[in-house]
Amino acid sequence: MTDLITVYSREADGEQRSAGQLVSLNKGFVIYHECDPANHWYEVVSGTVRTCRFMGDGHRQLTGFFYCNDVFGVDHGHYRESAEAVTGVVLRRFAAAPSSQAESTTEARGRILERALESARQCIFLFGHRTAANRVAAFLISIVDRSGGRSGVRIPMTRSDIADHLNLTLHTVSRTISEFAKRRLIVLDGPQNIRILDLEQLRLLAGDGGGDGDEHARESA
Amino acid sequence: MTDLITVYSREADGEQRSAGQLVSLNKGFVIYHECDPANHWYEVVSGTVRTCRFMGDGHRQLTGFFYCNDVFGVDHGHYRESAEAVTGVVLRRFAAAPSSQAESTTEARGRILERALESARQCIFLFGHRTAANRVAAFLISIVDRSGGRSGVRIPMTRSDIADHLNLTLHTVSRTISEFAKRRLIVLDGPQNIRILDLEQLRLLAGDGGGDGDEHARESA
DNA sequence: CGACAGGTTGAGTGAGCTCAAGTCGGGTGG
DNA sequence: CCACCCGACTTGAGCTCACTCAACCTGTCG
Repeated sequence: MTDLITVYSREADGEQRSAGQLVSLNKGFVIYHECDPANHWYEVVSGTVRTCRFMGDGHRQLTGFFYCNDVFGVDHGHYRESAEAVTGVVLRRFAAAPSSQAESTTEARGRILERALESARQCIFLFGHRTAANRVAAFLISIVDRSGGRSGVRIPMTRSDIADHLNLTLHTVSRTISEFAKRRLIVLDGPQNIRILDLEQLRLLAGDGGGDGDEHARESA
Repeated sequence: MTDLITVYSREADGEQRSAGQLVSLNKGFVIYHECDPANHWYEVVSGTVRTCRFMGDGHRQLTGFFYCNDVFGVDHGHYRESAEAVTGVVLRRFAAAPSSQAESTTEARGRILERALESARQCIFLFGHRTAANRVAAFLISIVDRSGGRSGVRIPMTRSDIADHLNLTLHTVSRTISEFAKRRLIVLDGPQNIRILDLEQLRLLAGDGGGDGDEHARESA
């Protein structure tokens, strides 16, 4: 219903193809389905995208969230997961496997694949955490890090999306975030807006030793 | 102690570099550590390798198992995880980022990265499963599939390794496997040797609808 | 204003973790 | 050869954390 595509074609003859095609999509739009032929890969210009697959028992697994400058849809042959717009998004679309102009693109493809691999690793990393608090903390930190480290952060996806990404229920996610707020690690300004109060403690919970500071992570229940 | 390296150098002048260097390592040998400069990537000739990282609270996350023909260590700059020999292994070692002979390797690198990405996706896929039974079943199937589909399969890694890969405890892994044996889905011939009796049921538990046959996966508790 | 999607919170249950024995097999030394 | 050890595995008992079920709240949209 609300799905709508607006294409700003920049492919007017002289225009360089490598710039990609700008595509604007409404919230909820399905960019591609699992098993579709992987004819394009995408770079996020603005907004948030989620990639997901459906398990045999019907439950959804979100394999990644993609923000500005992230790439997704880098698959060979056919897509291994579907992709949907979490918010309204603007994407840059590129043709995959450009067998015709294989020149400059071949080495560029390496960098694209590396970025995709990095995204996959980020997802794996989240799953390494044991408890709900650990996972949610790690997730929040991953968002903060991508937001340039500002303490006030917008969470574009729903609790349900987060839950399906961390392999928890939306109840547990909600409870855990509320718990963080109760402990004054964060402040909620509506469900989607979070202000980080104690990043240090949050990093301890996540237990990644991410970059700066103390490595003497010792949990105090 | 038992760590020992035997190198069969095939780099005698005329030999093509692309063949790599054969390396033989004993069980338990640490191939590289997290944060080491990523100077080589590897292909498994025989045996099994695990890649792992250590979380802030000290617990271990195994990010992948690698068997014959699998590649690992495909990182940019520095390794994101360490790699260890699960069994005695023979590896083919390749120099990373061959800035000198960038010609044939550039497009080959794309294929290598794709394989690495596939491995990462396999790991993510395992984590998508909710219960211990689901995860262990999916794990067993992944081994069976790589073993050419023979019903008798050797499990080279310990219960502890499996647990750290599936984010479970070794107790739960052991209990779940015993449960499978009790239900006659599998037969154990020692802890490391498993014979699959009911692959169909196992696939239902894993809930992936993997490849052949019925897609009407509907769980019956 | 009602409908609805998203979110929060409570109560009870159960799967998986913790703690604790106990078993099995392969090595090593007397 | 047997005693012993040690690492890997198994199994039981109890507890806890996260899931299930359920109710309610809040904001948005028609």
